[in-house]
Amino acid sequence: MTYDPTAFPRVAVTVDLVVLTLRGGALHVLLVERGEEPFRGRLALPGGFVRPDETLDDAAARELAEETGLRDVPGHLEQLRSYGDPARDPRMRVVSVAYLALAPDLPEPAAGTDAADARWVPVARASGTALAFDHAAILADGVERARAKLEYTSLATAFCPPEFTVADLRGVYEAVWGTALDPRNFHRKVTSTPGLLVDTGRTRAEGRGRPAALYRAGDARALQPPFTREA
Amino acid sequence: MTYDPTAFPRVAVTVDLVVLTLRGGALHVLLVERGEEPFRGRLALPGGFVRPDETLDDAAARELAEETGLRDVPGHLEQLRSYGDPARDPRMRVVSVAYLALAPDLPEPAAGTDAADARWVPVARASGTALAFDHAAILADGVERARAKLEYTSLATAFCPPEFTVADLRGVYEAVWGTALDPRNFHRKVTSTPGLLVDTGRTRAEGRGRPAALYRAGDARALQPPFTREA
DNA sequence: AGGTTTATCGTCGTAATGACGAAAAACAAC
DNA sequence: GTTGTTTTTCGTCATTACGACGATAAACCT
Repeated sequence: MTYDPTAFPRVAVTVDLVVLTLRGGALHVLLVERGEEPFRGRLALPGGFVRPDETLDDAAARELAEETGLRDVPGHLEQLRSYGDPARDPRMRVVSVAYLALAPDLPEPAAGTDAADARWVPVARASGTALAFDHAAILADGVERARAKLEYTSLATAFCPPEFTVADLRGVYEAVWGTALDPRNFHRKVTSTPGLLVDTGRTRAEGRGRPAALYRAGDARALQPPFTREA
Repeated sequence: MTYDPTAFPRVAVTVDLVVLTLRGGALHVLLVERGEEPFRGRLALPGGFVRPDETLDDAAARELAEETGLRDVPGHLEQLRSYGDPARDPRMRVVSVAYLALAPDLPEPAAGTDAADARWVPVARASGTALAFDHAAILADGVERARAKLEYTSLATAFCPPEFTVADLRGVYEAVWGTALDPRNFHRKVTSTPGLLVDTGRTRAEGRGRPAALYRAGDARALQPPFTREA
């Protein structure tokens, strides 16, 4: 424990982002195509170096804004975990602090911006693809974190626009978990959880069927008791 | 995303350990007294620099062995989260990857070893003390992680010796959560969870009262359904 | 007007829980 | 030894939450 930090070998620290969203009922992740070696042409998680005077959270938020091309990205951002295998980057020792972001359906990153090389890829396809570095493992950890957190938190609302229906929320669970849920039991569960949903009083007609009530996300952050994803 | 890692400002990466154990029915944390500036004389979490050729997990395991003075530390070790505020270490930019360790009652670190300055401190007392750096926040996060994980995993067995009684296990929950649990309902819950406990067939007399059956930890890692800590 | 689709409300049996009674198996005291 | 005390372990009971469905409501389509 007797050490001088300035005398020790230093490493580069990056943030990598697992940005998840729902597009057309399927879970998607934001990936970029690498333009240089190593892993040129391979898909990778967006990310970048932590600047000298910013916190890890700030670095993650900055990268998220840069890669999506949006100034303020709605949804949720939290630290996932860190990855520091000495061989994970062939150039040098790089420790990456991964973040998990959940966002409502965002527009395709516009060409001509910093995010021009970023695109949404279905998680089902990305998981079968060889990603750069150890990003496949990071992606898997991020998806698993999202799945687990839906069980006991109100995080599913982070995938939804400001106003949404119970069916929208159910679609989040079905897409992230990959299972079908009973609409009646789901409706009972979410509407009976105090503080989870706030009724706006208005309804939305989706085309066919009875119009659904529109809700806003409430204050509740924890689901008590939790959902269970194995029936 | 266009970057050369060797051109970017580098930072030092450390691992810090939140080592929790039960001593005399109370939750304790392993702390060291700092011998140099900054924070000389202040209590701190044990930790140290990540060496060039070891993984983060390896660094944490190495530090754990060094600070406890034990070659193979029983229990559980997992990554907690990373802390990287630019001002958290006044000397330079240091990103710390914190780990959480749960161990059965370990001996007091022996004098004359590398771990001579380490000691067990009750968490209740340590939480009220000013620790070095941002270690108070890391400790709080570690304790909260332990509390949460007792709810839905079999992690409580990591605090127990290889063979233990139901009362021992209940003592873990009561110490970590700080609440009293009904012995009868607790007994029903843990013995009815498949794979959690393996009956050794033997019993242990603790002095007074009926001898308790001795169990070993089973294969089950998840508690389904989970415990709830608010009655 | 009738059929289809989706949202919402109810019902029913089962599993899990909290509160608590009671028996079992040891030791301490007299 | 007998009685009390302590701790473990087994049971009971009411309440709650949940899964599987049936039924109704409110829109659109033809």
